[in-house]
Amino acid sequence: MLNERSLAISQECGDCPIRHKAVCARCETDELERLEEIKYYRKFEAGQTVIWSGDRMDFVGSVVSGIATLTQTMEDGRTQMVGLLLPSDFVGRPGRSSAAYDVVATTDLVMCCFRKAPFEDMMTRTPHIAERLLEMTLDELDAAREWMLVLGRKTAREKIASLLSIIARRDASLHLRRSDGPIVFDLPLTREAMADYLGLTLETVSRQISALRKDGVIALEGKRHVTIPDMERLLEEAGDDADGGMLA
Amino acid sequence: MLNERSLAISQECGDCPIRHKAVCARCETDELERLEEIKYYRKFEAGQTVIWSGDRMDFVGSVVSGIATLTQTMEDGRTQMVGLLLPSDFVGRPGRSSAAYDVVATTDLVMCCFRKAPFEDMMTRTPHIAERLLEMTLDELDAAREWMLVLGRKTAREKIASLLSIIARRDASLHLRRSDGPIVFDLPLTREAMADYLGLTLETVSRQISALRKDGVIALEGKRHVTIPDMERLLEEAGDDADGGMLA
DNA sequence: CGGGGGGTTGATCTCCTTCAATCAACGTGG
DNA sequence: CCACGTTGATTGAAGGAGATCAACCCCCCG
Repeated sequence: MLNERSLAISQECGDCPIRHKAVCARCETDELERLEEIKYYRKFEAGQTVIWSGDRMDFVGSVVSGIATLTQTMEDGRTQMVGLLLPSDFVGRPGRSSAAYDVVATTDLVMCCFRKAPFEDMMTRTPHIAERLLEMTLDELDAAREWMLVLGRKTAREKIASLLSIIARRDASLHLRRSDGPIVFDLPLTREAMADYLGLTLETVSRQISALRKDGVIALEGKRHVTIPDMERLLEEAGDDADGGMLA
Repeated sequence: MLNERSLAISQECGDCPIRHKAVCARCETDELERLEEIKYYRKFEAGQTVIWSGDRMDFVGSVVSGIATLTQTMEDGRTQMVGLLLPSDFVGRPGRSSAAYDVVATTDLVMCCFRKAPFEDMMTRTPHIAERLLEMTLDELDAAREWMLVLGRKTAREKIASLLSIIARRDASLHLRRSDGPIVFDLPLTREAMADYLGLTLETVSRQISALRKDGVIALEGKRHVTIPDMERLLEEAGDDADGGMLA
């Protein structure tokens, strides 16, 4: 296991980049002060495992920066990614003592953690936290269900296009770009991780990405840097409504 | 659209079969009284659509009896079931005005409904409801993620075995049977509905069920009546941990 | 220079889909 | 009562999308 550097950083909640999107989004300043007392930061390096499925989990927390994956593994080694954790996403389940999934940092990762007991205690006394957590959980449930359609019914090409459009969309919302004009981003996942997300093999992922490139749906510089000249076109390839999908 | 008989039944919450599992599970008697004032029952016949994706949704509610499905459909007609609604399950999302999925009654169905505005209002003033809803939503999220593994990584045979074991397990918990001895139940879904749940074609479902029957993993009387002589065996076929799975 | 991680591409195989015929159960109207 | 259509299900034959096995490339790093 690699070296984990705790407490390498510390931050005022007021300056926090995920202040308005995480579980704490609705908290008033006094509530934030109490959270500030029990929070602590943890850093993980790319590739490091945050927690193993089945392990005792005595904390919950939010992704502050970086990307992590939630995966499930069968005894014979087949793995399926069941969630992609981006900044502001919440890790852990109040009321459960052991982790249900493997959590792995795919990039360098910073998390804002709370020990479980104090957090649960605070949740019962702070409706703003519970409200926000419910909202976030409902969003995740919607995302999981959208992904079930991808996994169950889409072709390999459509799966790739779906993944690219999800990444493109969240990237656009992060950088506040205009919606016309080409979209450019770096893939945060290896081909293998994409395969685990999409229920494919990495070879098929590679082939379909090449095919989309040949067909001009995307352009690549290097392996990871993607340009989407026409988002409409990509959405068509994904089999989605051209107008941008179901979650308005 | 078929005739929907509203108000055909009315019931005291105290006698309600889902009293201890639904959103209202944690409510005190006084809270229950207030819920009782705003609730109303709706009945649907087997095959009837409860709500269409995209439609305005001015109520939320719980399944009291019967079974409904949550499905997503692509423009070309491919459909994926994203949830199976059993008694006590919750339908609708507070804070959202239109339905995200098609909800269809697969058997005769009774729902306990609340108009959305009064319910949301009550939710903010009754932590017991919000707490329970969060817990139920987290459970659904776990179920959705478990299903992502099934859809993404399991073979057709494993998918069928997984579906059968899920139905068997919930049936066992409903009838409070001992866990040894054979398990017997009726399939609540057609072959086509199973296919939509599993991301398969109905022909493949039929073939794999026949194969499991030939191999003695299950026994069939008619098309729907299933006997599981050895649950351990079925779980092995599903590719699950023999000890009964991940959600302890 | 060797080695390893990440990625691409090719050849072959196989599991599942697709298309199609058939069947059993059921209801309906002549 | 029987012919007929319908709905749900089973089974067969053929084809294809993606998996599998394998070779090879590129780039970085020790």
